[in-house]
Amino acid sequence: MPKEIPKAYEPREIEERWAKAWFDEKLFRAENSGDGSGRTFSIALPPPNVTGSIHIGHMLEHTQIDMLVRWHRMRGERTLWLPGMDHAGIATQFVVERMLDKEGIKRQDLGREEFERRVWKWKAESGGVIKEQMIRLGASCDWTRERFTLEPALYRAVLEAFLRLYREGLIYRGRYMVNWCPRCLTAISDLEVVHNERVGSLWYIRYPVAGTKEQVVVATTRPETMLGDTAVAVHPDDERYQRLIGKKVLLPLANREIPIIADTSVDREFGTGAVKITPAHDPNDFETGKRHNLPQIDVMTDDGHMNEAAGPYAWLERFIARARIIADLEKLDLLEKIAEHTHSVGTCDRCKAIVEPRVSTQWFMKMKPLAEPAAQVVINGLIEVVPDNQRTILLQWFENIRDWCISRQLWWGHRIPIWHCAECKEMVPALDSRVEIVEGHARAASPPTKCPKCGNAKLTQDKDVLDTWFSSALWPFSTLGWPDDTEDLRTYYPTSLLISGYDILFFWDARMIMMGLQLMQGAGPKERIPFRRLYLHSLVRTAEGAKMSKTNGTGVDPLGLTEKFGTDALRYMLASMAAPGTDIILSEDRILGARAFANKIWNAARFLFMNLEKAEASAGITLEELAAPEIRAQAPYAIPGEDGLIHRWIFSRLSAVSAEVSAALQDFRFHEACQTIYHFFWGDFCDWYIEWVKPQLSSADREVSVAAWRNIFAALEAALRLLHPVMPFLTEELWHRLPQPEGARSIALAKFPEPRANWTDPAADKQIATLQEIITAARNIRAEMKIDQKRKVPADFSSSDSSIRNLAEQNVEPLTRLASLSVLKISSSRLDGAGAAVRSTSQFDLRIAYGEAVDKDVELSRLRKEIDRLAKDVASKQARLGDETFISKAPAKIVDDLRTTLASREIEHQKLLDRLKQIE
RNA sequence: GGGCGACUAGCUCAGUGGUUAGAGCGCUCCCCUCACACGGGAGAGGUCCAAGGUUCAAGUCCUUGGUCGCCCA
Repeated sequence: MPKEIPKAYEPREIEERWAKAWFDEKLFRAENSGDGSGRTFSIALPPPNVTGSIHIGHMLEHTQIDMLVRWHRMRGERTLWLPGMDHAGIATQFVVERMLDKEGIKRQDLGREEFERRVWKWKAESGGVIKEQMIRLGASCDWTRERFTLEPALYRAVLEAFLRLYREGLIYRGRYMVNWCPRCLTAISDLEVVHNERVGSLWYIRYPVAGTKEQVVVATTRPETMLGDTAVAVHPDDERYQRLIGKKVLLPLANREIPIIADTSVDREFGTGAVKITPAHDPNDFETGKRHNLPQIDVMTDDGHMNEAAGPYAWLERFIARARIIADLEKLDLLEKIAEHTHSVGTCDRCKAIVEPRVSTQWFMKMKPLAEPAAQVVINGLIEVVPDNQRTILLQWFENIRDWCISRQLWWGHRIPIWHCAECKEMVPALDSRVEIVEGHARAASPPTKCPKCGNAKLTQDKDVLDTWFSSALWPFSTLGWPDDTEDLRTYYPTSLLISGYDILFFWDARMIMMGLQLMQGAGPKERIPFRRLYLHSLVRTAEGAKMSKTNGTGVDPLGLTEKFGTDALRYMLASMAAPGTDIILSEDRILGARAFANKIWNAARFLFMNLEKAEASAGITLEELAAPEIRAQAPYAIPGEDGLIHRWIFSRLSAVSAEVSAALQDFRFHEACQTIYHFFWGDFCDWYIEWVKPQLSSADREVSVAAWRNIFAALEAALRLLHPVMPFLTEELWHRLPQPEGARSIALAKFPEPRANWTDPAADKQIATLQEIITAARNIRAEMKIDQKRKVPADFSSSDSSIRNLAEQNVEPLTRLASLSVLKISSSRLDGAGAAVRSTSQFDLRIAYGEAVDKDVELSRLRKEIDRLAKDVASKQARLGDETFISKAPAKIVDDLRTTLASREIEHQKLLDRLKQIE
């Protein structure tokens, strides 16, 4: 490190430089095994859509994925993270239409082809942004394998999937109830409808019974649909209405006669118990209509206006028509009452327009036959779902699944490969799934030439496109080359893991499982599943706890935060909050803490490099000699003339921490991995280890300093590797400032630290813990007695245990230095506490007496509090040990441990009581 | 209506039936000690939502209730 190392870590330049280098060098390109040998780890990026830019939720997701990907890669596995984007049909079309709006252009003015050209143009700009951002944020994907759902190869996969499912009868076309968005002018699936509770009205309308003076009152939340009513239904057992069943009512305003029918699906408690039946505009009524052969009268247009079937209300916007109808009914005295009514209103997930349930001719996919095997692989554990409660939710969805409306009346997407015969209306599929490139974009290359039924050659392709999630569902294998039997597919499929937000569990994860099982080749479900593990991560919420959304302007731009705090800090913050199953509330304080951590790492390294310069100048010690890879490999080094306790300890810690971090990552406990690393680096490495060995580093004895330096560099380098998955930039930068093997390109390709038997040293762990207690006790006295920081004071140390006395004896130098003592006198005799401050543990007593009296009141209150606490503790432990059921039933280890603890508590308690007597 | 989750320190959250329930931030006191004030040192702060139950042992398991949130219908 050069002399002008900044005092505070300045991440920007370093991050930009490494992000570019990693990308340019194709550092994360995954090679094929060819023969399938070696361990592989593969993961498909949940494709961000091309409409926008990366938001903080993506960053959380990518941080977690990247941590695991880097960790697996560092463990020597053949690792692939395959990135890409989906075309986000409805969202992208929505965005481009909005842009056209500003120019006063409608897509219909441009025509389908020109509109598509505009969208491609927009995609080129926007898609590029996301890629740049991902690179900048350090995502270690294999960009050489980047995919896009509308590119020719993936188009072909979509055609192949569609044609197969169509031939197998799993895809069908028909006129059914769908959710219609009158703003987007397309059908949407059940999942794309967002239900919200709203306070609305329930209108009670009188329907005169034909040929009588009677009236039937029906209640409705959507009065405008009454123009499409084709019946009134009551429950067959409802005594109020039994005599009316079979009669007719005169539908007001429309002046049509419609029957009163009996149907058991009617809820007698709702409204008056008589309900209007509108088969073309309500899912339940649609079913009722089928049962009773009722006509379906569609009274609306695509864009939410009334149509000619609405008679005098034709061409009015639906809510204006509603108001008009209410007013007219009132005039006719047919409005009985209006009640306040809370009900669920469906809105379009994308544009928020109120969705209109409506009969429409669409394409559907049968779900039951696909859901059953999908549920099976989750039940039998072939796919492991984490957290476990999401598994239940997923299974329930499979259980209650309904057919999926897969057609969209959009211009942006995969056009359905079916042709309609102008003559006989026969549907003719494309001959095969080949695609051809026209004007740079893919389309089906094998249209049928004539109708197989009537021989007519006038065939036109279906105008609809497929739901984007149809192609997304193929993502884990379409991106690897399916339907061809590719080397990529053989090497990386099934993928190892899928990480996604729980908000797209049904949209994407569930459908991938179904499509993988249905379409992939392979002996059994084990070979066909798209991923072996599924981890659902939490969502990032605003400081107020609300779900972030771009439309509400509550989305947070991670690039902005990155500029401010550094990518590594942001990554660390997100990962440290990412406990499975808990949403993350964004807080600037947490990011500040993470930035401080990055700064701490930077400064620890800075300290070492700066001091090394001094050592180079005075003793001619070189970095190469201290930190070359082959030198590091042999750590820890013994320190001449002492036992090297602190060095043995830091490597023992390293070993333990390596195991803990790996175990945490294996189970998606990102927060624990972070906390473990944080505590190790800041606490163990900086606060204790560096402070402890400072004198050795500048020792006049060259052998001592060289050994100490070698250890500290070896420990630092291992710590960097440990930190790398979560803080890739900072660790890469520092790692390259240490000597590395010839041709070593990146810490990302170095080995992740593993626990080592020859590093594990329980004795050192225990001894350092004791020494830390001594130092802390001394510091505590100093603080309590308000001893000036710079003043060194004498202390007496006493222990009845000779091994403890020896330990203190051998470590007098660090003890006195770290506790600012002038001298430490060690003995086995009891210490007289009069006029001094004393701290005791069961193992030792420490006394500081330097002439000034302790504040008696402060000391007394501290003692009494402590004694009180210990007395309670001792009493409860004695009680438990006196309980024979406990002794006989509890495991021996628990009992033994309790005895040991009680013994030392009793000693502490007694010592404090003695001390209290002395003072009083 | 069905399901899921949360409730633990001032705040945001960890916590695998078993010593004295932890972290970060905030707070109090002392220190600009030659890596770091994005720092060092020492502290204070919790009847773990409530009530029952299971158990030798419950923040942790079970039941009921409360408050809040989410998903599905």
